[in-house]
Amino acid sequence: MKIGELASATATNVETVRYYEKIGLLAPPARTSSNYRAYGADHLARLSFIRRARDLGFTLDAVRELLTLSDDTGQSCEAVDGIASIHLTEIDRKIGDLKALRSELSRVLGSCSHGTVADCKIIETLAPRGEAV
Amino acid sequence: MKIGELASATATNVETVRYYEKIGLLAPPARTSSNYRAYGADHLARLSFIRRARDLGFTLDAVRELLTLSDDTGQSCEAVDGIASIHLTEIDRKIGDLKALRSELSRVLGSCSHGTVADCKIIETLAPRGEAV
DNA sequence: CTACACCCTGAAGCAACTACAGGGTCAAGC
DNA sequence: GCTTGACCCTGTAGTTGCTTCAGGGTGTAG
Repeated sequence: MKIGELASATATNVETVRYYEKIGLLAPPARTSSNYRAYGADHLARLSFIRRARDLGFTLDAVRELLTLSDDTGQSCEAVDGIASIHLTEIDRKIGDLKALRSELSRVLGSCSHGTVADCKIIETLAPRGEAV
Repeated sequence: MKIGELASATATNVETVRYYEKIGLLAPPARTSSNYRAYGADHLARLSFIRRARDLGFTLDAVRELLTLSDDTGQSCEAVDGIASIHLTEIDRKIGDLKALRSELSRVLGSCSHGTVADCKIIETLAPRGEAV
C-alpha cells in the first residue's frame, strides 16, 4: 500500500508517517520503481500500535520502548507495566495541576464585577499592590 | 536592578527574562556602561504580572493581550473576562480529556497479569488481533 | 494531452522555553 | 596586582510532536 492508504487506514497524516520513519519509529519500507513508499501488513500493524499508544498519551520515547518490549515476547511484562504505571502517575499529576489551576482561575473570574479595567479584579489579581502596569 | 535580581525576585530564569524581551513581552531596559541590563520597578511589576498570568496557565499570546488591556484602565473589563473565560473552558476540556485517558489507561493497566510479554494485556490492547509486531 | 490527485525531499515553523558556546565584567581574597 | 568565581553578554541550537511549505515528479481519467 502507498503512504496515503496507510495513513488513512490509521487515521494519521501522511507527513506524520514520514516523520515517524525519519525518527526511526517506523522502518523504511520498500520503494516502487517510481520511488513511492510501498508498505506491507507489518507496517500497518506497527503504525496502528504507535497510534494507539499515542492516543493513550504515551510519549514517542515511551512508544519506542513499548515497541521494543513487544518484540521480545518471551520477556516479563514488568517493564511494560512500569512504563504504563509511570505514565498513569504523570497523568494524575497533570489532572491535579489542572484542577488546582481551574479552581484558582474560576475564583478570579467569579470576582469580576464587569466594570472597567481600572477596578477589574482579574487584572488586580495578576498585578497586586495596585501596580497595574 | 540587574537581570539576576529581577529573575530571582520573580522566580524566573534569567534566560526566560531575556526571552521575554526578545519576543517583545518585556520592554528592553536601560543598559549600564558595561552593557548590563538595568531594570526598574516598572519592569518588576510587568514581569510579575506575566509570571502570575503564566502560572494561571495563560498562553503568552493571552498574556500579551491581558497586558495591553491592563494598560488601558478606562476600558471595559469585558475583554479581560472573555480571555479568562475562554481559558477556563480550555482547561475544562483538558481535564476532561485527561480523565478519559486516565480511565482508559487504568483499565489497561488493571488487566495486566504480570506474566510474559507474549500474553501481556497492555501490549495486546495496543496491538489487537494478535499482531504484536 | 492536460488536469488533478497523489507522491517525493528538505527545510522551516509552532510553544515556551532551556542549554549551550564563547566571550566580557566585577568584587573579593591572596 | 592577579586570580578566582559569580555574574553578565550575544547568538544559536535543542526540546516535543508534529505541520506547513517550496519546489518538484508520477499516474490516471477524461
